[in-house]
Amino acid sequence: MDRRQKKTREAIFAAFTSLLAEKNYNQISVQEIIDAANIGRTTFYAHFETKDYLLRDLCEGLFGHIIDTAMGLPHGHYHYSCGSATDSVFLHLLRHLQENDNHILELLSSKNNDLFLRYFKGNLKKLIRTQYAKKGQFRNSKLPEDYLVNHISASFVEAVGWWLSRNMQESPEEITEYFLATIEPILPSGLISPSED
Amino acid sequence: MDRRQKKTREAIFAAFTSLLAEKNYNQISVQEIIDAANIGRTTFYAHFETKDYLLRDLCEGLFGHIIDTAMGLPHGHYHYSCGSATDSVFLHLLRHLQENDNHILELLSSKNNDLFLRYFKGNLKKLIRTQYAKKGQFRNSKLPEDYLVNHISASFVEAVGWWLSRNMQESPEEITEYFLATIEPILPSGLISPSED
DNA sequence: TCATTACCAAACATATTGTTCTGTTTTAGT
DNA sequence: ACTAAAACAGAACAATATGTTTGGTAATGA
Repeated sequence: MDRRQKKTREAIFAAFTSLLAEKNYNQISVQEIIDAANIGRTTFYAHFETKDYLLRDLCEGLFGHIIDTAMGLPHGHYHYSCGSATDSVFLHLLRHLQENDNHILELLSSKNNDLFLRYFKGNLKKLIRTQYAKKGQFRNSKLPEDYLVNHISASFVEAVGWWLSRNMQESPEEITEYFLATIEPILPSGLISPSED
Repeated sequence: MDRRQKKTREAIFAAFTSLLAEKNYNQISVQEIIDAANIGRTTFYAHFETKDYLLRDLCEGLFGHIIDTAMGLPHGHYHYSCGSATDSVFLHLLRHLQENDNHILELLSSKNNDLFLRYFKGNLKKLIRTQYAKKGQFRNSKLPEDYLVNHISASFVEAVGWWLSRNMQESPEEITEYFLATIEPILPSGLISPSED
């Protein structure tokens, strides 16, 4: 890809991100983004059709990357371990968040972070589905699989949101334990979930 | 209160609600609301300082009413019953939603209903807190009370969202069972919770 | 009845939006 | 290094949205 494209694209993302840190999404105008990114008016609209698409692309890139990284992990290593959460893929996700690559924490800690947590949840569903559904962990449940996937995804996102609202006082390990404590009991075969090695 | 005030106020709410049924909140302009409500420009701004306040007031009224109604129910009757969900306050809430007073379903089924589910969750927390926390049901839990309240509230809202996304095929009883199946196991004293009569 | 209050219409300056134009700079390929 | 293609900037544009002011009308409640 053209260097210029990447450069302005990242300039827009950076400007957008920094603006989101100080004001609501609704209250940010395209003009402000243009000014903050220091680009031409035409250039912005050449990259993003609308402000909503900008948001979508930003979130897709950020969360997509995190989730894909987690999904690419060796399945034997990061599994749904019983009791102790030391090997959970969720712990990995929290640590990844804590490292704050791509300034993702600025977004998740912004005024109306529900916007981003929603995208987070969307991407997370893919992970949950492949992580558990394919292993047949949902098979014994009385609950519909889709309901469970949604519930687990939402619960994790809520855990992250709760963590952020308290300025991440707790350690990733603690949050993982809290989260697992809420979903482990509802997975019939959840308490065992052996790794296949 | 002046009849005229109430009249225009409801006209604005009605216009806003019907607009939300067809397009996103962000894409609705104040001008459209004014036109749809058939009121003067000055009148709108006399009632609501901004579009966000309009949304807030609308949600506050709707969800506040529903939650307050549920909280005003006789505590002995609607309690956290074990297993069967026939007396659960949550079942009452779902039935209330199904009746579709105040066109609340139009809002919850609109394009970006996350907006409303968020308000719903906010009001729901009050209910959860008084319903369980005051009975000491959280006392034995390893989880922080605030975490639990948030988790339960979010889980119920997610259950409602899931229900709506499937066009409410299931009965309120089924949804209540699904929901209770996810949160009952994590409440230490949850399985008993006797009514105090 | 009468003072109050809500309403409306019009106009206003200002800001935002999305597009179109022209011209410049940078890039990638040869 | 040369060139064609591209991405960029800047300005201008109409259309629309915002929030406020003014002056006048009509409904309300006491």
